Amino acid sequence: MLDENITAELAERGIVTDTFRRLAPDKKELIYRAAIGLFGKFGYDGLSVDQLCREAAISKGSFFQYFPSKSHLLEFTVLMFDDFLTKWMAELKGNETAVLARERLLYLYQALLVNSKLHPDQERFFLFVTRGLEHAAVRLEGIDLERHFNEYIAEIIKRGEETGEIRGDFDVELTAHLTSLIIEGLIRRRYLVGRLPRGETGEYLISFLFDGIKA
Amino acid sequence: MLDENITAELAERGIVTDTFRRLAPDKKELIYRAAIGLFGKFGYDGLSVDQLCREAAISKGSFFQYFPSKSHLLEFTVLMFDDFLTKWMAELKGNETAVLARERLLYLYQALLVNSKLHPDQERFFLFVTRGLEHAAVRLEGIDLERHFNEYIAEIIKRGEETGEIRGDFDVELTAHLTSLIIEGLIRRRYLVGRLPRGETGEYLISFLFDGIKA
DNA sequence: ACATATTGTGACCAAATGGTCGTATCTGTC
DNA sequence: GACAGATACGACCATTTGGTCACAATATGT
Repeated sequence: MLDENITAELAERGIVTDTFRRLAPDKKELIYRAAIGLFGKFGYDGLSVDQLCREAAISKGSFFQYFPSKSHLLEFTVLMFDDFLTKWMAELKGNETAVLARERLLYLYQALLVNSKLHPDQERFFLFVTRGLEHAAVRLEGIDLERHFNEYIAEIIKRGEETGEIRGDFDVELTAHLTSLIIEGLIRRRYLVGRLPRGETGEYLISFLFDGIKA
Repeated sequence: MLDENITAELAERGIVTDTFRRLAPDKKELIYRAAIGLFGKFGYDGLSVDQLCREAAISKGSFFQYFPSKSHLLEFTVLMFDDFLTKWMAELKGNETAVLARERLLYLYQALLVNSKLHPDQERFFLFVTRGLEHAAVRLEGIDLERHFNEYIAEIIKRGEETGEIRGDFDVELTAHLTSLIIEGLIRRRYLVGRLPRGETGEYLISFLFDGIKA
């Protein structure tokens, strides 16, 4: 999961130090996992560096030899996760066999929510970055984790329009945005309530999206 | 806006002190407004009591004569806002003239997003409570600001089903939930981007919801 | 085996935090 | 205007915070 090339690039950009880059991969992985779990659970201000160090089994002195500051740890974690999402989406696209827009949406839904590769910690971290971070003391510019889903969905909608499956009088971007909102809402619902609505495979949701609620 | 009866009830429940209850209404209002604005902007952990006191023009000593703790201030603010939403929804229902589900949804959309009574600070506070609070150090049990919208929408959907305007094979609760998600997403979008998509009156959204995206 | 460079460590620091408390000021009553 | 009770105040406190630093441990090269 943890790619050495990325660590090198992040060191280049000053988000992590060179010392961190040289660190053993499993140690880096441990820190990354601890950060994902703890940021998601406690938020940015709610997580102290001491707590992170305890969880990742490193000393505070070491921490600041790896990261210039606490906010750099967050940036590191978000960028790593962003990269993970990029690869995941690419993999999904690669494995896609459906052709029709309706089936493609269903496939995506199932891949994201039914057979999801995401660990609960990752889901919670995703929600934290996309929503909770808005009300935290730190700001991360130019990062949009939702774009992975938005772009995928927008592509499906657009192609569906071209092939005549989907009405052409709709605003593609907004439609994709609204669809993403729904999927994100379902992620939250599963993480909060512990289960998907009606526990099924997505037929219902796609029905809602695709056929509308009109009689 | 600020109702004396509520202050009395909150004092009864120990959320604010008796001293606060006796305070001049405009002073209470000032504290409430400062809290709405600052919690929304900085989150729970990001806002210090000192900062709140500065904004509300009271001393720290006074603050702790009004509220048992910082978390009680949050609870006070949320409950006041909750009450505001209750009254607003009741007012909307009272003024409603539309009968058909489609028109009722459009009316609600316009009331919430086009002619909204909500101050930007209130919108941001709403988003903070419904999303950002999940990742803060403090927890508020049993409070669900979204229920106001959910219940209204659920009622529209349900009645629409009964009159045959809306397909009967849908899960009312989930449909209402998804509809709420979209509306909440639009609130966020307006507050972040500063405008509604396509800047129109909601016809497009209702179209999306009501007619579906199928060709 | 030694010298040197790199990495690990936790006591320590200044600043900020939520919360307290003794005192000053106000308000109403006589 | 004197008294008493309530209210306002900000210096103060213990704790926690992000971050530093001097030193210990370990790796590395020869």
